Amino acid sequence: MYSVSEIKRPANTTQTASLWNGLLETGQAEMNVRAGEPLFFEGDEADFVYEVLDGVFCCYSLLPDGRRQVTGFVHPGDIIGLGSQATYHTNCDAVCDAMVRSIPRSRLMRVAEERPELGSRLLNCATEQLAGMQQHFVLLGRKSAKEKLASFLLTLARRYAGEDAGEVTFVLPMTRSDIADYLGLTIETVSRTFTKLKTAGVIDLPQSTTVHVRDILRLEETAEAMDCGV
Amino acid sequence: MYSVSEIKRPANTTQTASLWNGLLETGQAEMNVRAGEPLFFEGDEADFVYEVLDGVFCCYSLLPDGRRQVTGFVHPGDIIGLGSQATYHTNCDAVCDAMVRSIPRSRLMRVAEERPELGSRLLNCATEQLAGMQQHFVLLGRKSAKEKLASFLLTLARRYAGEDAGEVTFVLPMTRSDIADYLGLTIETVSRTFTKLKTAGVIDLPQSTTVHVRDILRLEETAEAMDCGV
DNA sequence: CGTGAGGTTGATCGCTTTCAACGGAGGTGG
DNA sequence: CCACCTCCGTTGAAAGCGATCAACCTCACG
Repeated sequence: MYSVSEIKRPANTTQTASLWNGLLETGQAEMNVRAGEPLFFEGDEADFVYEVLDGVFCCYSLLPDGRRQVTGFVHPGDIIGLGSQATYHTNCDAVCDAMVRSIPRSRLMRVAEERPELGSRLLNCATEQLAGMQQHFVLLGRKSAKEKLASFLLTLARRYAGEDAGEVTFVLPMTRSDIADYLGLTIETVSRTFTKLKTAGVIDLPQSTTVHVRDILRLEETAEAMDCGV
Repeated sequence: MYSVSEIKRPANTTQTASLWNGLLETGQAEMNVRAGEPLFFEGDEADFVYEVLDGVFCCYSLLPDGRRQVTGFVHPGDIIGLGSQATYHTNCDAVCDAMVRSIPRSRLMRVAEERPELGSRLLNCATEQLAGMQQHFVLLGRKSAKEKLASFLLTLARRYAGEDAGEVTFVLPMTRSDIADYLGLTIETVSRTFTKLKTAGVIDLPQSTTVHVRDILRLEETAEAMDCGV
């Protein structure tokens, strides 16, 4: 029904230029992280900045009673751990087998002092993250469960398949629990909402981890004005 | 009961060093903004970066049906509009009479190219904002109404009075509506929750805009582990 | 074939929202 | 000076959405 070759996977994403491409010749190291394993913990010394080469990571905070909020998923080409603080301010796990390129923060900052171009790229990267987080505030604070999940799937669909495809099929690398904690819901509500979107004919779920968007326009309508400023 | 001189107001906050202190001799301009008036709108050309000198601003996004999410309050000493995008990604209003110092973005970026020190301060400013937003994700996604309001009041209490005061009194510059849209609640729930905190003896409300924290430890307990990483 | 983790579905509960009425503060004009 | 109006905040009653508790299913793995 859906040939494997059509199914988009985050791991397939081939990124173009690295953030520090051409500016750092040495000091980088590549590193594999297995599914479910941590890259770092909240409060750890923030000695490294990472660029995701393959796989997906999940950044989250915990409350003492165990409640968890996923603050973001980090995909190939994205940067993790950018920050001037001495320690990381979230935990970070790989949600599937992954690979990162690491660079010592001290070296990155030293080079940024010499090469203003790098500094400006870093600032750009940080403010892009800020802009993305604004939208997530709206989602968490003001959207219904259905709108939340539709918004989330829409973001993934666009990332994996570009804006304009009418139909897309992709694999969810993260679990229902990760999605729930990202959207501020429970796993039961996420599951029920998946079923509702399926029943409504907006998506198909050939497997629980495979999403087929049947009608991206209806998904956009359901997500309620993701990008509409006014 | 509470002498006026003890009541902290955000306007009183005297900030020390400006972000670009000593690095920009010209190009700055000061500007007054009246309560309720906009500083800029989402989508506007982001020609200026502002430093708040006095008063409080409120940044927010709107959904097309009118739902609003306040993404942050901006206090004296804070920076608004930092970003490399061509346009602002939120609306921004003054919640009370305010004053800002503006600087053309182009000039700021040009100087940053020459003075890496400024670039690093800008990056620092951006990543501090990122870190603060992480905590707000936890609040929006995982906290109850009581925990949300307690967390919010605690943040204000600390800002206005330092960490360790047992009792603090301060004026809320923003309306219940602003608070509700910041915490992802309705004004009714915010109002009811204020009453609950008052009934529980955690705070007093001599006036609706004046908060007296009677027991900051109990406020911290109610806020549930604001800063507890694990 | 047993086991355990992840996912789905059902029934019920409860917190927050919604709808509605009321009260107080500030501003305006007769 | 006071009646009137509007905005903001509070409170009550009822409804609804998502959470909670619980059972069951599916699939990978040993």
